[in-house]
Amino acid sequence: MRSMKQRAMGSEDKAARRADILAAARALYRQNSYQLPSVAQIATASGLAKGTVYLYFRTKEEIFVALLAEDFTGLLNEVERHFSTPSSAGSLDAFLSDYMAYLKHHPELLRLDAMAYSVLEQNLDIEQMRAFKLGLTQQLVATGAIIERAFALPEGRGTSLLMRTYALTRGLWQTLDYPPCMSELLAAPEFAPIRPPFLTELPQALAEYWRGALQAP
Amino acid sequence: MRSMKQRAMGSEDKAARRADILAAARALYRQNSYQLPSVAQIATASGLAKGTVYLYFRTKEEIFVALLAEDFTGLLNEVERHFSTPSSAGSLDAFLSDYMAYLKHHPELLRLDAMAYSVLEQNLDIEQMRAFKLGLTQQLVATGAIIERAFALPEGRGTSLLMRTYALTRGLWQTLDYPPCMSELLAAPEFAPIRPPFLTELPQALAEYWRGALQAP
Amino acid sequence: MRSMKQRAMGSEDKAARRADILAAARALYRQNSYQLPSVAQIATASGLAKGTVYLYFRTKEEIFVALLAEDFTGLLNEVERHFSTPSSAGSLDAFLSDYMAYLKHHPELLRLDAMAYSVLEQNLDIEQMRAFKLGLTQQLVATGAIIERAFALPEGRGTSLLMRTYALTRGLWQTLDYPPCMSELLAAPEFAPIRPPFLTELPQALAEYWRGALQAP
Amino acid sequence: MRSMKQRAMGSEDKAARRADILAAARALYRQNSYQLPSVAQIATASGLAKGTVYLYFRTKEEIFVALLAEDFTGLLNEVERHFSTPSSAGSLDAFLSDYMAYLKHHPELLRLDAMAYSVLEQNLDIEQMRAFKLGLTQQLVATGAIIERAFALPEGRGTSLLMRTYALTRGLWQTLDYPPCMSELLAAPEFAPIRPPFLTELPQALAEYWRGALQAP
DNA sequence: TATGAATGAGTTTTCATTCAT
DNA sequence: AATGAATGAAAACTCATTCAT
Repeated sequence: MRSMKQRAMGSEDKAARRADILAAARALYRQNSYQLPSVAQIATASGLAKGTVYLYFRTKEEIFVALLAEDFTGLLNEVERHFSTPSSAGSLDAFLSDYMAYLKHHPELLRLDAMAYSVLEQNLDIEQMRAFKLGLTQQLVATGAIIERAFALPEGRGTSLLMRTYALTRGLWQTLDYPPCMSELLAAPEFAPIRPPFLTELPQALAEYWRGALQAP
Repeated sequence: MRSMKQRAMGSEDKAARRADILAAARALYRQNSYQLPSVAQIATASGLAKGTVYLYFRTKEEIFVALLAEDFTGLLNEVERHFSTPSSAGSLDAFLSDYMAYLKHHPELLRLDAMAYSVLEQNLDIEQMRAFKLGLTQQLVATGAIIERAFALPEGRGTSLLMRTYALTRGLWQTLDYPPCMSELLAAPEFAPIRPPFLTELPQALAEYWRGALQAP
Repeated sequence: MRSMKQRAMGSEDKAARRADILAAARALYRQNSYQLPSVAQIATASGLAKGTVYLYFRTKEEIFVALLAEDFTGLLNEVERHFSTPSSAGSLDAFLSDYMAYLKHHPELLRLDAMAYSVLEQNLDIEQMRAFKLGLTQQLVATGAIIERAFALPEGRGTSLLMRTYALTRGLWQTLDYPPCMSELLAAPEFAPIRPPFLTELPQALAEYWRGALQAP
Repeated sequence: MRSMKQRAMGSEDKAARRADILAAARALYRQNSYQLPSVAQIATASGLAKGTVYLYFRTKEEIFVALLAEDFTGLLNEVERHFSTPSSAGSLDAFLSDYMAYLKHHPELLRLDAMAYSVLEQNLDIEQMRAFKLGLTQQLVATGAIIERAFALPEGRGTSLLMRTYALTRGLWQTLDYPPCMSELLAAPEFAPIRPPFLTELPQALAEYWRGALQAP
């Protein structure tokens, strides 16, 4: 019997352990974003046994959905923070700059997100799914409301802008991100049109979208 | 040794057989878009033996990438056809209408596309990948050129518009499409903000994007 | 989920379970020595699930190499025991008698050995291979040293004699062993020259070899 | 329809085509002696279609057994030639030298032979097997007779010497031959005892054997 | 005779999850 | 709570062989 990790009795301990698992999963996923790490790997990296992981998450997918939720929350917080600061609120450029910075510092967000639709959501319990979607929706609405205030938009419009902004983000990412093994291949000149760097392309596309969206119809 | 299907000797016969396999794969995928059907299923549905499928496609993934390519080609052809008709060329609404119609009639395109990034491309031979991407790029550029002509845009701008249009399409789809089992769940009023139907939402979003994009910067 | 076999928690239990698997594999192989049994068969015969077998052996080949190692070790122990007994040490006939007895009671040794070169070693991890070869070499050298003492031979000569003895053994086996289905066929008189029974032929051949080897060059 | 190779109508043509197939198989096997080439490879290398190969050989194994038979015949011819030359007949060293030279120039003989027991003979039709064994036996007896004359041995003794000689050869080969990937591994000093080069080791072992065998019992 | 399209058997291994300890 | 041993489903792909043309 190997050293059993100290039991987490209090709810704080338990939250900490849960956070350990998430952190381990995140680190592992960052190393190789093209496949979800196995539960065994996550357990080892957390210094826990496989079974213990299942005391904190009902399924493997739940772990990664939690990660995704963290990142979404972070992104929406960023947006909220931006538009709550009166000075910067009105400037789209400043917003895009903040937005891009967040994405750049959370490289796994968009990869995980791409897996969410086709991998994560498949193996997710309906109740887990509901909880995830509900949290997301609520924050989306809240952040949307702040945008509405900043741009004097009708109710619901802010949420809609947010969703479309994120849709463009995720869509462009999936178009422009390639696994390392493709890099050299796509360096050939005939691929130039599908090669603009995501970090340059996205702000331009978003700027265009917002310009159109903020005009009177 | 069951009844052997008539041999495809000529190159036309072979093309037909290849098409049969693709059709079977498409039908199967349409039935359950949340997982790629197995090769055994595809073979059975085509009335062929498993091994025969591998005479026409080197890997299972190649089948689905071929399907995706078909649909992309169809979509771009649609766009091309639209903008090549002088009468309708200038109308964005008419374009969006055609575009949406195509998507509506090819429900598996966007699902497959969502799997492409996270599933298909992982298991795809680099050479198969290259062929797929190259074909796509070329058609993208060609169709882009037609858009450039229709709107009197500078070179490269048409391709860029197309890519961004498709990015928004794919991104919104992934945001708004739910598996059937989620439907009742999301019927609850608290989910209203993330529930607008894709077919309504997308044209609005695209109209906004194009309005912004076609303005002088 | 069928009845789960009692868990092997202690290291003794685990060793016992490992031994169970080996025993099952050996029994199965004895039944049909012309093909390695499948892991599924081994698992069933051990009363375990397939996955459990892989907790004890990393690959199927590792199982059979372990079997081979057991038998080699047994054979070399036999030799060692023989030559460590002062009374019998000098008698070649007595040695051959012991040696033959061991082979007779381990009928799968030479069959497995014949597969080792062409089947097992191909699919074996290089590290597993190294471990196997190293153990073998060490025992070979140790046993060789005992032979050197018994016959007053220079260093290294004992190991060499052993290897050549075994080479002749394996070579003759492969020449003289036939699958049962060949028996009647080879009963025809024209096959008499290649039909001497292995158990008669080998001691004669070994006696000749050792006679020549133990003479001054 | 690609250029169909000229039909082989006469029996000479057919023999030539058969020889082509064998040559192709041999060349392919020499390239990678650790696995039998596929029939498709052999067909391509012979400039024939897969089906055509089956007009000349009933099974894939038959091809390689034919190759083995060729090499055995060659080896026995070599022995025969040696002992039929009065001048060199009595010298064991000269014989060993010729014998080793043949092996050195037919590197696939011993590899194929090692596969014969565990791979080839399994999938061989009993009749094919009989033919192979019969031819071998007859030549073995014939060559044995020549040895008997050269050394004034009783009938049957020559064949026995030959079989034992070959047994030692094959056994040592399997002990001392390693796939290239093992080379560096076995370069470590602890493996020295199992590393003597086959071409040095075999003549010594054979010399010892023959010395013992030719003495009065 | 020659072709090559069609067949289909056959098996290892991974890994999420459970549950006895 | 923690552990880690046990479970078993799931599926792609190869390739020897056949036989219609």
